[in-house]
Amino acid sequence: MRRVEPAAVRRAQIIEAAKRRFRETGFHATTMADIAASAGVSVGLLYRYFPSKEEVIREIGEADLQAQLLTVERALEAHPDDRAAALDALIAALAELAVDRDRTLLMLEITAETARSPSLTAFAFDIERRVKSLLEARFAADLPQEERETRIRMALYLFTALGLEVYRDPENLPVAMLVAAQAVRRVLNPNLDAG
Amino acid sequence: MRRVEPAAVRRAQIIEAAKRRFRETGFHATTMADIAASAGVSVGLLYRYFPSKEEVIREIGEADLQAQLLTVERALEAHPDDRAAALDALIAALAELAVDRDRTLLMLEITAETARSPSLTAFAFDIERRVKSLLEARFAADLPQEERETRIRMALYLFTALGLEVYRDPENLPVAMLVAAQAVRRVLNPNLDAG
Amino acid sequence: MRRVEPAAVRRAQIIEAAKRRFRETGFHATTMADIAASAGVSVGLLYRYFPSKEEVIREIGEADLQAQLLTVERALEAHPDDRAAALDALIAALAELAVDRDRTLLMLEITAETARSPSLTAFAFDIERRVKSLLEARFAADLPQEERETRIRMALYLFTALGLEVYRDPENLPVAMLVAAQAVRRVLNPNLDAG
Amino acid sequence: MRRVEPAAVRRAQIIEAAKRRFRETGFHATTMADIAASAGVSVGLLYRYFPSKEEVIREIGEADLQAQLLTVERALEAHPDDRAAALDALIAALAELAVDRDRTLLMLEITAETARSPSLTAFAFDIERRVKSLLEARFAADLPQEERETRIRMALYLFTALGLEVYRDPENLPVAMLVAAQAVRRVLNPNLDAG
DNA sequence: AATGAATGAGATTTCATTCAT
DNA sequence: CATGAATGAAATCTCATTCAT
Repeated sequence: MRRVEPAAVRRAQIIEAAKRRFRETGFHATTMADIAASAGVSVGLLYRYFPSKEEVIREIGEADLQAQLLTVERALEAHPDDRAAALDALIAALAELAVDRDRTLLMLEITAETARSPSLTAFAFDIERRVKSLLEARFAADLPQEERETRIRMALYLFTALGLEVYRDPENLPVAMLVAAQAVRRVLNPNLDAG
Repeated sequence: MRRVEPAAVRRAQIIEAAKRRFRETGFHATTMADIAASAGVSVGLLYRYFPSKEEVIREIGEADLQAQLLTVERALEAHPDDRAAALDALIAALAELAVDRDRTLLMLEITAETARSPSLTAFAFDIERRVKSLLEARFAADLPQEERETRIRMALYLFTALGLEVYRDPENLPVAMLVAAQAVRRVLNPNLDAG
Repeated sequence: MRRVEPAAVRRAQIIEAAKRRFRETGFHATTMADIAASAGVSVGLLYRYFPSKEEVIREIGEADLQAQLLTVERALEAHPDDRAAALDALIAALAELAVDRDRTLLMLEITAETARSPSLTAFAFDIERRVKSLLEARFAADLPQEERETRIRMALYLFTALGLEVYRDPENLPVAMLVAAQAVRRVLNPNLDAG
Repeated sequence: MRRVEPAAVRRAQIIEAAKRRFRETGFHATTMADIAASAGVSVGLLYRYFPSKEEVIREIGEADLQAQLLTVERALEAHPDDRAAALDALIAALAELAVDRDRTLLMLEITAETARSPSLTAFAFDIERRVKSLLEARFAADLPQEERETRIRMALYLFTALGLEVYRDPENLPVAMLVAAQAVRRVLNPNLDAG
């Protein structure tokens, strides 16, 4: 007896399966048949939900970027009046994303793919811009314009680096996190830094 | 009448062609025929020099890692007695690697590929270990053991992050480099940092 | 609230939609989903009315052949006592069919398909036989048996040729029609032709 | 032991196999695997010679049109000084093409396909124009301009129709040919026609 | 050593048809 | 009667690799 899932559930089911396989095998070594089997559906059905493999990749990439934005928003909104607490929350949240090796692997594949997918590139730029705006408004409003961007940018890429580090050597997670947190705190906290 | 190139030259020709194509199309979208055409040799000849596509990828990855190690070694050796100058040289050298977008793109592909190639993974670990040893000996010898590794590690992945940052938005190169240099200097030079 | 159409109307709707799509995309490039969408019904419903795509094609083919027969019958019946007028009417009617490019395109697809569909082939033979009988009785009754068939056949295929000509180059329609009419008239009118 | 054929031989081998299968199964029902098997080569090799199935179809279509032109040219050149003999040769040659059922089936498929392949359409127009020029120069030079084109056109599509007729009912070949020849002769030979 | 024609397994994608609801 | 999600076989096309010459 075939169980009919609502469309949204099916989409999610497929996306989850695709992410699982992409992580294990990479974008290009993963076949649509793999994804279908992993999702427990037929190959044909995949194509009812996604017009092409390319599109599956793009959707996963976009969802990942959206998740980043959401993570930042939530961390900041949780402490509207306490800058220090907001900073702690932000660091914790971004670190959590960064230390997720599966996510990092996916991010690497996506970044590489981005080079060849203009629409994904555009989307990534947009998300990045919005994340930076949020952070600038909260942590760098009192700095000179030029300095603002520099600090925010640096903070963000510290997390990228953290992700790469943990991805390459998961055993170093504790140390790496400590270092990253320390560095970010210094960058976003004007009191501690005169440099 | 074609001049018969020595084997080493041929290998280099092929590797260069492969890198070119990998950058432009990515590992998986690049065919052996592409590489052969790009290198100006026949497909058959390609297989005389490399037993498989996999092997071409691995060799490129290893060469890149070797180059990193060499870069660090040279920077340090150039200033055996002047720590500050050595640090400047190191930063300049690693930054130069990092801001090479072609290299970064290749690195992304390689990192993603690494997940599936145990031998490349092992090689990468080895190189990284040696780079860290060099840096620890030179810049962290006087720090407490525990802090040593942390600082070195942090310095290194700041360069990785710089690469990603510049890759994603080349226009930011000047700002990104400044930020990175500042951060690295602070991390590796305990005198400048009281935090 | 959708009005439930009588079955015959539904069938007609579907057939019309199918013809439209077949013309635009050809038999094989047209999908059952296309037809369903074009007819404003669901795929499932399509299969209530036609057991297979094959069957849709056959029905359209047969309807076209039937229409030809009907066209000839009507033209002849309209002028039961006036041979010249009947000839004029026949020419006008067949020419009208022939210059309908949509119909010709469909006819080409059908003819090609016929080669693979025995039942359609049989039907086509039957219709053709009946059309020829009608024409022979009316226009060639006074000729020797052998001559009869020859002339009728020739008249008919002049119209086929007319259809192809107009299909291939619609701009030539006026000239082509003139030539065809002249030729047919000569063939079917013994007074004008001494052979 | 693999036998290496010169490229041209291979192409021809593939084209012949494709024509064979297209005739038997039609364009769309014929698969690339069918063609490959029929040509005794692998599917992969097919794609070394033709970039797509579409292209195989187009090449066959163009070759057929070229053959038509060549046929006409040869018939006319064989009798440069004898108009009546040239006409006889022309009729014989075109009739021979027309009564080749395989060719007609192919022509049907091609004509239907033409509707969707602009480059083939253009080619067909060009060939047709050249054929008409040849015939006008030879058989209609002394006719009033307006009548020229009409008569030539009519002669040509009589052969097309002959092809269809014979295709549909091969048994009629003798009668059909007689009728066609008679009609064409009358059309192209003003002396025999006072109408 | 060098070529590139040839292979064939496998990838993406399509679509007629079915059937639970 | 009606829907359209689901199937899965099959089609087109690609490409790493081999090997006769």
